[in-house]
Amino acid sequence: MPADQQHVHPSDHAPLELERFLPYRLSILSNTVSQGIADDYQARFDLSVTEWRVMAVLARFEGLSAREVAERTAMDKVAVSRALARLVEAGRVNRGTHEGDKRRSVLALSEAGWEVHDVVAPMARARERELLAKLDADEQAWLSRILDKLLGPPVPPRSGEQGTGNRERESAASA
Amino acid sequence: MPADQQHVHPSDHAPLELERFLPYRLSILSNTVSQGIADDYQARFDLSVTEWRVMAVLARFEGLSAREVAERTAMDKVAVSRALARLVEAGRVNRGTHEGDKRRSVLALSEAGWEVHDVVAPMARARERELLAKLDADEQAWLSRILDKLLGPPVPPRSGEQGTGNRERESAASA
DNA sequence: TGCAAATGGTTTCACATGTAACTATAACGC
DNA sequence: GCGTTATAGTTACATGTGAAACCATTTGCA
Repeated sequence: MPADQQHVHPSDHAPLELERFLPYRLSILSNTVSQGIADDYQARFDLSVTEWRVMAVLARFEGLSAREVAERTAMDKVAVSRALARLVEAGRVNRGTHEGDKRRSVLALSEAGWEVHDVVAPMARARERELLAKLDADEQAWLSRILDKLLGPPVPPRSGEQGTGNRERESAASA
Repeated sequence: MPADQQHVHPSDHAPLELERFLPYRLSILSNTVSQGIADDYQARFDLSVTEWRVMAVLARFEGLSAREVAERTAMDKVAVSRALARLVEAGRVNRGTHEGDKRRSVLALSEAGWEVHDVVAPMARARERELLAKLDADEQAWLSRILDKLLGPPVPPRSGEQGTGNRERESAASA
């Protein structure tokens, strides 16, 4: 490799090929897909993505506290708090207080909440099927397996790393 | 007819299993990965993700206009405009005016910009390798292929199908 | 008990981001 | 040429979002 320093030329600098860069591609894909689904229900139900996620977990697990919702949605507790405020306001979630611990809330979908859920959930699943339809059976299986692995252990810990901004990560996002 | 049965049970409603829902998993993965990389350089260089993306494309293609940068980064033009404002301000990008079309800007990394690039690009690549290290060779190949397919045609246009999201559905709650 | 620390949840502040409005230049039609 | 429309880019506004500060309650423990 001729390594001259006439750095007006990219070739000297090994620039990143964004469109082949895995994190970038994941980002594009994720945004495209999520936005596509959100478009289905946002305008129609005045429902944000975070609100929908909260509803989805409450559909499966009734009586969770806000913190537990945050864990299961991998969202931070502030986001959950705000989503819940809107959902309760809209009458889609009932919020009670835990007996024996007045700090905790006890959350569940309301009648109206279930109605929204029962429309949105099939829409979301349909979108997922649409996406998966681009893949054959083999690819679908591999994708699932690959995501399991990638999402699995957060970070293989290495010692001797100098992490200036090493913040702690949310606990128990994907278990 | 929703007689007031006590369908408090999720089983009646086919709730979404978020943690197996493809769009959700993609979102988590993408956010985790991107944030991980961003943590590497944000604090250190006071550089946002959008700014880095702009720099990355300018590293490969000198003399682009802002609009072209927007196209190549899949970001909207406002985001690019703001990123460029900061980058120019920070002396990392030189902005000229296109001769023959005074509306267009002509963009390129500056000396300082290249220096940043030459530190960040390897960091980003290292992170990508780290991520890929969780997969064996087969999986890596499949992943690449799968992403190509998923990212490829926005919507496979099928005759008789209305592709873009405007899927209608009767508002009656399903049972 | 009593008091410090921890925990659930909300509020505040600063900032990022998207949409729409806006400016300036260029292209088009006549 | 002159007016209309399109395009490049920026600005303004409204909204979303995370970090940290903040209350209320509970837990730990001496």
